[in-house]
Amino acid sequence: MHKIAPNFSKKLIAWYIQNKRELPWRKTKNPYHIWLSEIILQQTRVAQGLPYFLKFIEAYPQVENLANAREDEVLKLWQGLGYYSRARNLHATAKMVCQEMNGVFPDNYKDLLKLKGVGDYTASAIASIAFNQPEAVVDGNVYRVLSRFFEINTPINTTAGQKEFKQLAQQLIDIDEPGTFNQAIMEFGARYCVPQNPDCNNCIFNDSCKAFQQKNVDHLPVKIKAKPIKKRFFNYLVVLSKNEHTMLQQRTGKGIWQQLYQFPLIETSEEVNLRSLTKHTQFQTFCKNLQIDTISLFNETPIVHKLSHQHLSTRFWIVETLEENENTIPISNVKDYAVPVLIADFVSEFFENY
DNA sequence: AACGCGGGGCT
DNA sequence: AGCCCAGCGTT
Repeated sequence: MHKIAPNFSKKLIAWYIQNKRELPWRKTKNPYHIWLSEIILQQTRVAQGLPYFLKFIEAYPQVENLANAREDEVLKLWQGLGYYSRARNLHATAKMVCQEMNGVFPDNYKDLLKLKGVGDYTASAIASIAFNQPEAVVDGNVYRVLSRFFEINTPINTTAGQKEFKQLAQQLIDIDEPGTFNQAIMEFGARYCVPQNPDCNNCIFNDSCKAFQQKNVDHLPVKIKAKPIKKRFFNYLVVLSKNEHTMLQQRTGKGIWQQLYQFPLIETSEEVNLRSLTKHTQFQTFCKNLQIDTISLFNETPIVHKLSHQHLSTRFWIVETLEENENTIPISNVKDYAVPVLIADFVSEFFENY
């Protein structure tokens, strides 16, 4: 299908040896550490994930320590990293490995793929890096490097694209050092063959990169357009009851921030003032058992919290009550709960003295 | 096959 | 404002 440049893999690995970053998970073959790093790095830059990797290794030196932790504690440690299903699957897999596999990780692609939170990419990464298996990884970097070098216009976010690139990567992999090859192609994509304004004139492949020769680098890889971003309107009720207590609720069910905590939320279809807020059924239900003293608006200008797929226009309403209420916690304990960054930012500003 | 899921950095 | 990031699970 594609004509393989004979020296592609060797050149890539040579570049990697010279240019790779020293990262903690590159100094070990411990499958637990490799697995942890790969879960953290899913859709996450090294710079953002690195401190979390260090925190987790310190808190849970062995997979048994992670398996024995409470889920709330794991989520708290994951706070701020996003895609929180990763943390729940991480915890579930640690338990499974300890309870059903005697604490030993699977050592091959097929069995690794059975673990929760481990898909094609991660199974290939662990198999190749920790166990030297010739399983090619295809992540965002690999799509970019290969689509450019071979000038492949197949959209990468289609089944056909995934299949084509996986097959090509599998043909290119250096079977003598598959883990090194996989890390090399990803590192090259992350550090040199970058999405915008790559330095093609000085690239080691500028004599063989088809997209460079055709002046088509800026149009690759091809990706099908994403859906437009949805706008939502959040009104958080920050209860202040006697003795410096407040109220948190855990998010359940589908949607964003599963299992994380937040203040009681009234979602509206548009921005609302106090009058319309108090007319909402949800609001009235919530206030039924509360003796409310005053309600004041913390931020007139909504805080717009941006997620990949939705923008949350948010206002915080301060609700002071006249008594001690049920289901409240000391404000000084709020810091122990896993909360979305949107809530964490508000808490650190509003409750800074607690 | 399409969709939902975070937060941050860079242009 | 838009794009991307060592993707995965669900529908």
